[in-house]
Amino acid sequence: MSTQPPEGDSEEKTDVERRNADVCNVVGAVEEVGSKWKLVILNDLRDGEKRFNELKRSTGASSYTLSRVLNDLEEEGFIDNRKELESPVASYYTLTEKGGDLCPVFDALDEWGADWLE
Amino acid sequence: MSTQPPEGDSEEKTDVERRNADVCNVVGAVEEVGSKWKLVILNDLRDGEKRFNELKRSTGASSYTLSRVLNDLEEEGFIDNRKELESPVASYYTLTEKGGDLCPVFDALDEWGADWLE
DNA sequence: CGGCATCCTTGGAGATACTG
DNA sequence: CAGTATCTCCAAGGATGCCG
Repeated sequence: MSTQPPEGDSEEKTDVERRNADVCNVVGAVEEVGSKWKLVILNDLRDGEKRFNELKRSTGASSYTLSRVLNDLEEEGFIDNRKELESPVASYYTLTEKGGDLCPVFDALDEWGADWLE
Repeated sequence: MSTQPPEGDSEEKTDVERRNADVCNVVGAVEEVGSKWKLVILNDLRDGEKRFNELKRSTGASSYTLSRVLNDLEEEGFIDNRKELESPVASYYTLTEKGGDLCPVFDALDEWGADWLE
C-alpha cells in the first residue's frame, strides 16, 4: 500500500508514448514489466506458489529489492499474496491471471535465449 | 531445441540448481535486452530500416541515449548500421537476424498488452 | 520467517551545447 | 543530419539492522 520511498510513477503520457501506443502496445507492456527483477520474479513464479525466502534464494534478489518488487507486482495485479500468520509466519506468492498471461513472453524469451545465448 | 525441463533426470538436484538451469535462458535474455530503451528501439525497427532522427522521433529517446543504445545494440549484434556519407549524411539501422528473432517476444508482449493495458 | 527502514553507491537517462 | 561531450539528477538496488 504505502510504497513511498522508491516510487516514481508518472501517469502522464507524452505524445510520443501515446502515438506508439496506437501502433502497438509493446511499449506499454515494456513500461509495466520491463524491469529486470519484475521479469525474473514473475518468471520464477511460473513454477507455482513460492515463499519469500524461496524467491530470495532462487532469484538472488536482496530482501529489500524483493520486498519492493513483490509489493509493486501485487499492487499492479500480477501476483497474489497469501499469508499464514501461525508460528513461523509464511507468505506465499502466486501469479494472477494477468501475471500468468505473460507466460508466452517468457517462452519467447526462453526460446530466443536457447538460440542466441549459448 | 525444446526448452522444456529435461524430464527423466533422476539425478538429485537442488531446487535452486534446477531452477537456475531452467530459468537461465529467460534471465540471460532479460540481462541482454531487459532494458527499456533496447526493447523500445528494437521493437521500433521491426517496421524495417530507420534513420537516427526517425528513431529519435518515434521512440522519444534523446540523442545521447539513442546514440549509446544504438552503439550497444550494434556491438551486441542486434542491429546493423549502414551509413551514407553524401551531402546530408544519413545513417540507417536495421535488425540483424539475432535482433529479428526477438519478434516473437514483441508479439507476445503486444498480445499481452492488448489484453491488459486497456 | 517475512519484510520494512536506513545508508550508500552506481549508472541510466534528460538537457544542453558542440562538431563533421 | 548524425552523432559526441559534459553536467547533473534521481531511481535501482546491495548491505545491514531491526522487529513482529
